[in-house]
Amino acid sequence: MNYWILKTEPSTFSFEDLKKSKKTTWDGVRNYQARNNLRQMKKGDIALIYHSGDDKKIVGISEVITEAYQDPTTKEDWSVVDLRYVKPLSKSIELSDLKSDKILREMILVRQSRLSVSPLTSQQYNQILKLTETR
DNA sequence: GCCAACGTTGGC
DNA sequence: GCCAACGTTGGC
Repeated sequence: MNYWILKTEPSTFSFEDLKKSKKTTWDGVRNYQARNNLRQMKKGDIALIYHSGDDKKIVGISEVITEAYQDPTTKEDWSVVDLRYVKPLSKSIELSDLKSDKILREMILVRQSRLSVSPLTSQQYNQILKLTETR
């Protein structure tokens, strides 16, 4: 089982939108490093959702329900995966909280803020659940 | 609103 | 193959 974090601008697509639709296709990724990460995802992996912009916080949990496949919105060589809504974090955790935590400030999300799809270690994932009192 | 960081493009 | 110019993203 692998853990990932997906960044989204909530005015474009938010975790609440995922809650309403239950499932979504994570399309529009146009960065090679992000694409490579998408392609390493397996069915059953966990993907946390981070809101950039005004929110700047991790808000919820989703599950990867497909392997990567061709992005249907383009003929170029880009990939997508499908996700299903799982649940929100019991309380969200802000970027400033990530930066002040010894374990979480090592997250790629924190170090490389422009990368929209990045891996998370199981230690980082467990720390997030712990700090947000999510179980 | 500004700027740093990063990625892409195109001229040489 | 290098690098300047430019565009985009996202935090502050």
